[in-house]
Amino acid sequence: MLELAVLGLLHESPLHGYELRQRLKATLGTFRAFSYGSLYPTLRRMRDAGWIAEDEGDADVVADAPALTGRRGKVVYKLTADGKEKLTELLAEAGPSSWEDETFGVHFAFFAQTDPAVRVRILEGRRSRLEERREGVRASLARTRARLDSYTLQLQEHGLESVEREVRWLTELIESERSKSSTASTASSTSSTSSTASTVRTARPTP
Amino acid sequence: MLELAVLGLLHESPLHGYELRQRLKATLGTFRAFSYGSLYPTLRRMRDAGWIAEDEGDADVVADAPALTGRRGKVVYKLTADGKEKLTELLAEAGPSSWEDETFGVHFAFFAQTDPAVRVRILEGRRSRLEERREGVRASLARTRARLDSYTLQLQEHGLESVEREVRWLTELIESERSKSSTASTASSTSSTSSTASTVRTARPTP
DNA sequence: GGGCGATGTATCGCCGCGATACATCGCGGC
DNA sequence: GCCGCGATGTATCGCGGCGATACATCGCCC
Repeated sequence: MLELAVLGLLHESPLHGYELRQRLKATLGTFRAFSYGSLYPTLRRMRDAGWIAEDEGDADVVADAPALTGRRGKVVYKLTADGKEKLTELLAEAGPSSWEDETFGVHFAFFAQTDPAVRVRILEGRRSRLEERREGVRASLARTRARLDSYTLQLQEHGLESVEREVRWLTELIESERSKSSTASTASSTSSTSSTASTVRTARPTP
Repeated sequence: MLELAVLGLLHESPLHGYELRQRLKATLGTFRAFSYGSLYPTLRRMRDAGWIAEDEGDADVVADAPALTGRRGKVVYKLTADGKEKLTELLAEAGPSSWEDETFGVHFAFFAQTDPAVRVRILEGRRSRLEERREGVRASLARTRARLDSYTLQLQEHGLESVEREVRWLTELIESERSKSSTASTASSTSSTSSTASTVRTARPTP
């Protein structure tokens, strides 16, 4: 979700649209692009929702050329109190949405601001989702292998290896997380965190 | 594009929506899902365009329960002559669209029906696109490495490795393609891995 | 004989994308 | 001395895919 990314970025410093997009590319890397066609409408939506506010910092520029038709000045956005709240809420979401393909990368990019227990749960959720997919592909492949032409087969196997690689990566990350929080290691099988005020809806939302 | 996938699948045998989706999953594997929310509207669109036709094969079922409100029978689709034409057209497309993330996998899945020369061009185009991306990420990473927290860094590096792995895979495929068509092939062996800039741009369809 | 999961068709609203348009600014070339 | 061009900057539009949802039938097992 773009909203989380914008919130996370603005939490560090106020930014305008263009800069926001550069940061987005730099932060998310290969995973998502987020074109302007998504950014600006989202910014508008978030402003209307009250999560961010426009910071008119360049009054001089406006005064500089007031008569120009539709002069569009640089618009700087910053987090509001509501936005900060929304950020913590989104950051704490460890549900199915946070371990989907499109969303996981964004969540992970802001792990530095995320509660350690939530981090582990997101990582584990993501991993088990990928493991499901892996098993599905393996089963399907075992069933239909003989009927597939060599290209389709190669595609499948390459995909399967990608998923396996991803699972390995996740496993490393989880172990690294665990060893970092080596203090008594509370059994995280049940919902335990309940970190901040906003209930956080930790456990599964009953799928 | 879903259209290509549907065309390619129907070229083998007539199918109805549900079955089509199963095949889609089996053929594309990890790469794309294509939900019903895409499938059915696309089927409609393609039928209206005249590429596919509905084949009412189950008249007995209709007779079986004709009075039921809005009885929805199984609708079998098959390729029309126009559809076959469109398929060959799409299969031959080796332009930028065919080496984009979302499209490449679909094209590749139907390589068995694709002209060998087109296969190589798609593979090379895909590779140079990924090489561009790789260089972009490397540059950005070199520039900002110090400012990134460990999670963002890990995300970037993992993404970078994924791209590198993908490039390696493509290179193997290209070599395999070349060796398959070992009949005095034109020596276009240059501009492979090192490629400072893409320069491929071969036979742009002038968009 | 009844429930449940697979089969089957269809729609809706949301979200992101690529293309496109338009405007300003700073820099280097000639 | 000025011109062009690429970077900076904001914004919109239509399209295509997704997840959720609804509704209906079929086959099988308990």
